[in-house]
Formats: sequence, structure tokens, C-alpha cells
Amino acid sequence: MPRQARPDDGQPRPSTIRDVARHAGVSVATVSRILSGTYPSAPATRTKVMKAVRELDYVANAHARGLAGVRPKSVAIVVNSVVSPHYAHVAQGVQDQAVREGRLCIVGTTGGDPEHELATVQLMREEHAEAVILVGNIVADDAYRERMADYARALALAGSQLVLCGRPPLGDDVPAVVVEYDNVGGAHAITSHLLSAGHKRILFLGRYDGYSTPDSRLAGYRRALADHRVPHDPGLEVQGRMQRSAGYRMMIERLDAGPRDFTAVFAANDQIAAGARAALRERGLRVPDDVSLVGFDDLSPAEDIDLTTVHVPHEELGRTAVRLALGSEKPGTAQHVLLGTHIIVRDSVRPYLDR
Amino acid sequence: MPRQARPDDGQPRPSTIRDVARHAGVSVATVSRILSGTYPSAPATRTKVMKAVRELDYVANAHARGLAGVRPKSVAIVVNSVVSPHYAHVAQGVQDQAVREGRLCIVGTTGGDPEHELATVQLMREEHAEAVILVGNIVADDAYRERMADYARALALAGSQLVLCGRPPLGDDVPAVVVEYDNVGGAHAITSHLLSAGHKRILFLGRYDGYSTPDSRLAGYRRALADHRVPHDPGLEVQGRMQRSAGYRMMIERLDAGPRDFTAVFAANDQIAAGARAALRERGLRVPDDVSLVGFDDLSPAEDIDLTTVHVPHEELGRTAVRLALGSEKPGTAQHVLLGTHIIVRDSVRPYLDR
DNA sequence: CTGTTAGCGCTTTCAA
DNA sequence: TTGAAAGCGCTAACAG
Repeated sequence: MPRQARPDDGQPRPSTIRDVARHAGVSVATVSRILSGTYPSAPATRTKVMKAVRELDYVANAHARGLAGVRPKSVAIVVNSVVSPHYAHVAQGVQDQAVREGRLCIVGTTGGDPEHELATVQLMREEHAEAVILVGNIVADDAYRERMADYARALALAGSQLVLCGRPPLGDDVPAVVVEYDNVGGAHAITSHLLSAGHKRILFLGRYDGYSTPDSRLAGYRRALADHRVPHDPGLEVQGRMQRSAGYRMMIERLDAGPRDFTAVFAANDQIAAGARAALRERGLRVPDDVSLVGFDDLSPAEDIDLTTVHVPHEELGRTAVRLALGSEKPGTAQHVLLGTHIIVRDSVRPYLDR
Repeated sequence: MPRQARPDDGQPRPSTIRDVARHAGVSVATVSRILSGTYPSAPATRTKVMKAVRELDYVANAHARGLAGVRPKSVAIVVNSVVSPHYAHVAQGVQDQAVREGRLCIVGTTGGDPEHELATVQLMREEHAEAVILVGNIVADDAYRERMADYARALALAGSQLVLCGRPPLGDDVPAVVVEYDNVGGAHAITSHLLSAGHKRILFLGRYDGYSTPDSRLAGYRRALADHRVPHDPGLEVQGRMQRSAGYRMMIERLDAGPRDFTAVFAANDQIAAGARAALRERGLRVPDDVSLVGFDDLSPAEDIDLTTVHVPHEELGRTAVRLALGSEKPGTAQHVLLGTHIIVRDSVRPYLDR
């Protein structure tokens, strides 16, 4: 007996469009048309059908609908993790815009593992997401570029659109939308803020070579130094991940290694800043009286620790990504948007009077 | 001309199982069997098919597969918002466990609006999610109970499972899994902590009647007071939402309304605590020297402001929800789990010496 | 305005 | 071990 014969074994099952049609005494096509609301129909029929729908508690089967050629209404977002505030805010932006455009949102996490990322993108491809949004900084080596380009092409082939959010572009021949924000500009601005206050020895916390985000922030820092004709001391660039614990560790080690040779600190993000601040306090140094401190992101702890930082339009990033992806008439288009960043001045910087 | 005739208009399209079959010189059934790996097959055929798959860059169509009767491998999570740290952490837990069990994760947000929630659950039903996880506190009135019960039954009918995460149970006859954490116990413990330190006038910040989470925390507070034979003053319970800004506002208003009539503050969550702390500082009061302060959740700002608080197993909540939902052999089962909470002592409480 | 019907791409009998 | 064919639930020609 074929599986499909489905003997009436008493097991109730969700009702189908056929059940509704039978119940209302019309054809399935009529039900389909009335539900999609794209065709005119007799009010009486309409009423009958809606009544049947309600009585049978019918919901359409999204798989069947997707199969039958209707563009599946969903966008996918792939992030390293949802708990990181930056990703969470971007994800929120994606969500908002997706809902506004009547789309479902699928979220995948990779934990920062490229292999896992590949698998996740594959999965999204199976699901026929209208757009796949990759967010987060990564190692920008050649292998990566190659793979991304392949994703983009495969997605374009399937009528979908790859979006790189907060990642560097891949080149004009790759059909991907890129939505970035101005890391270099923000870092330049906040370093200048410190320099204008008289600081010349500024510790950079969170250098992480090969990763696009810290790399650009470091670049902005260096450029500001150069613009202000302040000598660049590589010894002031401390390596570390972009986490609170790393910030704490970097600062403790630096302070314990010898006499303090800096008057201000630029943390590559607010979490590092929070960790560094805890370390400073532990060693009896106050912010901003003894040491000035700035961060980057304008996220969660920033306000609580009165941190002067660079505001990043996280939600806007996500919203723009969706808008661009769905807006482009032809999927597989290359576009590039750069969102601005700006300083938020709180109370973590004091002028340094050089003598 | 029927849509399906699909003239070869030069538009490349994603390859189907049929393309693979043709390319490998076998039947679609063979390809299907080899890809699912559930049937024995000749090694030579296997190789041919895998080669074709690689060459054509074939990925299966999840819709078709879903339609053909394979349980769609996805769980859905519905939250108020992903940026709220609590939801983010629960979502992360759900993600983790979902991935571990080989499932895709669909995230929907409601913005706290019941109507929107209904629509979202409906959507998840269309998608045939294996489990629908609702997280977050809500108004627990009769209309809500009714609607939830309906969800649960509809989902069960479709072979799915409703999970209520951090929400009160609905009753034994409703086929839903409930995963809660001990709000009352945690609130009781931390209030006792304050009472043991000699505080008798404890301000409760964030009463919000009708919402399950603040309600239970308030209940724990009251019970601790009663257990310690400390008179209960309703005037110490301040109404407000569970947000930083509300915490700030509540505290400012209280301080400006007259002489301070409390020595300690129990904020219904860490965000309220952070806002209240900012307000206290603004009015020249230090934590913990002048006022003791505790929170609930053990999330983001808690560590940075040295807050003694109640730890909630956020991720574990999400993981348990998925495990239970997928583990129950028969969907539509009722289960109930209560996860424990415990105090994290930092540095926001000082003994109060009563005279 | 409504009914009939042919697929969408896949899995799973059944037969060989 | 493999192939042929039915059918999952839905939509969109096409023909009334």
C-alpha cells in the first residue's frame, strides 16, 4: 500500500486546501484564489470559503506553496553568535525590515567557524531564502574571497542575493551586495578627539591582524596619528581578541609589565574598554582622572561606564541589508553602501596638559 | 503555454535531482536513495552520482523534500526582541541545541504585541516547524490562556510541539512543554540576602502587574519579607517597565519626592538596576556606601557595575526547551521543568547597622 | 466568476 | 541493486 493512500486510521491531520474546498462546496482553485486575494470572486463564495477556513482551522502548507513556484518569502541571516550585542542589533534590524516587507527571517549561527559557515549557507540555499545576509568580520584571505564569490554566484543562480554586512567587498565581478559602516572614519575621529585633548601616547587595545574590523579601526588610529604628526609607536598596539576578558587581560599585563607609558587608551570595541577599565580600577587608576579611555560600537556597557565611544548604526546596517537585497530588481547584483559613524562624547576623557 | 513548460530561454536555473540523474546516467530514485544514504547501492553508481552532484553543484530543494513527507528539520523560536540580552541568550541556547540536533532555527519577533505573536505562530505553523518555542513574559489573562491552548492543540495536530519558555504553565490538559526558571526562589534568596545584611526598608523597583516575570519576582520579595517578619510596606513597591530608562526615571522621581525612606533597592532586573544606579549617582548617592542595590538576571551591565544579582540560566533554558520538544516521542505532550537560580555576590551591598 | 488539470522537485512504494 | 510511477499540497494556465 503506497504511503500516500493514507487509510483513515482515525489520526486527525491538519486540513488541506482540498478539505476546505470540499467543506465549502467549491473547487480547490477557487479556494486558492480567494485566499491569495488576487482574483475577483463572488462575495457569497468568499464568505463560504472563509467560513470553511475558520471551521477547519486551515493554514496553507508553506512547502507546497514554495514548490508551486511562489517565491518563498524569507530572508536568512548568518552571524557568529546572537549574544554578541553587535550581531544582536544587526539581527534586530534585519528582522524589523524583513517583517516590514512581509518576510520570514531565518537565523543561523556559525560560532565563527568557516566550515560551519559554509554548511549554514548551503542550508539556506536549500531553503531558497530570497537573500542570505552574512554579518561579521572575518579573515579576508584569498581562499575566503574565492569561497564567497562561489556562494554569491550559486545564490544568484537560484534567484537569491548574497549580502555582506560589515565585511569588505569582494570585487565588482562578484554579484553581492555590500553594506559596511565607516570603521576607519570612526577610529580616525575618536583618535583625533584624544589627540586634540593633548594625548600623544595612546594605547591601542585589540589589534587582531587579518580580521577586517579591528584592522580598519587600527588603520584609522594610525592615520589620525599621522595627520596630527604624532610619532607612531608600534609598541603601543596591543594584540587581543574583541572581548571583555581580553581587554582585562591586556590591560593588567601591560600595567604589570613596567611603568605606565601612555595617557589614553583606545579600545577596539566597548567590551574591551569595559575590561580594560576594570583592570585599571583594580590597579588603582581611575577613568578619566588618571587615564582617558575611549571605545567603539556604543553598545551595552558604554552608557553605564560613561564611555566616550564611536556610534555604529547597527540596526540600520541590518535594515539596509534587507532593503537593498529585496529592492534590487535583478538578484545577483553588485552594490556597495557605506554607512557613517560618529563620536558619542560621554565622560571618559580628560585633557592632558603636556609639559 | 503552461508555466511549467519552461522553454529553454537560456536562463540557467539551479539543478534538480533530475539533472543529476541524467548527468550520472541513472534514475532519480537512485539519486534520491544515494543522497539520503539509507539504502545499499553499488559503489560505482555511488561514485558516479556524487560526481554529478559536485559538478552540477546540486542542493536539494527543501520545499520539495518537505512536501514529500520528510519531517522538516526546523525549530522556531518566537521572542519579543533579539536585542534584549535575556532573549538573546535564550535564543543562543535554542540555536546551539537545534544545530546539535541537526535542525534549522527560525526566529520570529513580536515586539511584545499579542496580535503580532498570533500571526507569527501562524507563520511557523505554515512552515511546519517541529517545535515552536515561545519565550518571554506576558499578560496571563484568560483570553491569553485560551489562545495558547488553541495554539498548542493546533500545533499538536500538525505533529508539532508548543514550548513555553519562561512562561507559566497552562494546565495539564494543554499539550505544551513548559520550561521555567525559579523567579520566586531567586527573588526570595536575594531579598533574604539584603535582610540578613540588616536592611529592613527595601525599595522594589519594577512592579508590573499582570506580567508573569515581575509578578513572580515581587512575590518572592514579599515572601522573604514575611519569612523574616519584616513589615510589608506597599509604598515601597514602585511601578515601572523592565528597562534601564524606567529604572532611572523611577529612582529620580522617588528621590525627588521627599526624604529617602529606604536603605536598599531590589531592582526587578539588571537593566532597571543600572538605570537606578545612574540616578542615585546623579543625586549624589553612592552604591553600596549610601544605598545597597541588587538586581536580577546576571546579564550585561551587571558585572561592569559590580552588581550583586540573581543568576538565571538563560542559555540552559533555550537548550532544555529544544531538548524536551524534540525528545518527546509523541508531540503534543505536556511536561514541566523548573530550572534553578542562584545569587551572584559582587559588590553592591553593605550591611546596614540599625540603631 | 469558477472548475479542470498539469506540474513544482522530491521520496517511496512496487516491480524487475 | 535499480527503475517507473504515484502523489505530497499548492498555484496558475486554460477553458468554460
